[in-house]
Amino acid sequence: MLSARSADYLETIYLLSLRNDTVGVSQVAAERDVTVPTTRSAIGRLRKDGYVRQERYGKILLTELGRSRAESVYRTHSVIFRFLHDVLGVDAETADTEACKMEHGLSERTRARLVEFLDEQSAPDGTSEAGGAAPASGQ
Amino acid sequence: MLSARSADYLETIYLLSLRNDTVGVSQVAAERDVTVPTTRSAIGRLRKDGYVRQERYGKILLTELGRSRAESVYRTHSVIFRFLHDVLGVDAETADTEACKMEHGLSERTRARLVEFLDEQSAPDGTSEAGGAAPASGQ
DNA sequence: TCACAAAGTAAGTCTGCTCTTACTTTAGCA
DNA sequence: TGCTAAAGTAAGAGCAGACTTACTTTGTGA
Repeated sequence: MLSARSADYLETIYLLSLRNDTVGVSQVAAERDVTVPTTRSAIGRLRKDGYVRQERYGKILLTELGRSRAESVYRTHSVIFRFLHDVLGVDAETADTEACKMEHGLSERTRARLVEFLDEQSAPDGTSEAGGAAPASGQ
Repeated sequence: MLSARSADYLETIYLLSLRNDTVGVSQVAAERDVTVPTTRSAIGRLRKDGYVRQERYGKILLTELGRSRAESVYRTHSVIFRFLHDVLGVDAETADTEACKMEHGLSERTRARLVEFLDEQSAPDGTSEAGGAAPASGQ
């Protein structure tokens, strides 16, 4: 199983891969504000579990499993962010930080309920939209 | 600083202390579904940081610091539970489990916002206050 | 083309949190 | 009063996730 920390690294790699063509160890380290060796061991665990691939001295690539897992984590992150920011009025930076800490505690089922709730809030008259990932903010 | 895990143990000790006059290591272990030695080392960390006191072969006692910290954690837990269960309609068991995982990610400030939100939800017409029916949250 | 900076790797340490196995103390009851 | 079961303690191991320090590889530009 993927630990919360490992999922954080995976999410970071995913977001970096959306705005860069390649992702390196030191990029991930910089983004997460940890050292390169720490990141390296995290990537080692992700590789062992089949979420990423990386050749010696090469770039980091998400596997299909890694990508879908990362998308799921990020989707949950986005939904919690929406709730904290749009509904509770928490400032964007705080909402992002707290969404990051909470995103691993929410099941897919509860996330779906939260999406429904948010859609009702923004369209109380019955018209709803499908909720999806909208990558934009860092984490 | 108190890790999320340590806070979980503290919360368990707090809740046990509400329904029993004394709290022992094995009670905590049973409640958290871990072994006694694991619990013992967790209590060792809490003791080192001044959250609990325990004499050799004695019962576990919360310090003032420990009690107030535990109350804060539990308050957050309860608020998240209320949202998941009462607003989203998540079943009680799932809501409790997920509140447990998310409770460490929410700041006191955001928790206060969530309390306000829930109070508005239960009294949407604005007539809530004055009568004094509002559950006065500590902070 | 080759020197050097940037990126990546290796080795070793520390803490937190989990376990098992084995020992000691406490407390209840026969 | 003494035995025994329950509770607590000790020692030792393993993994995750963080660090530092030191080494190797890659790639770029003078």
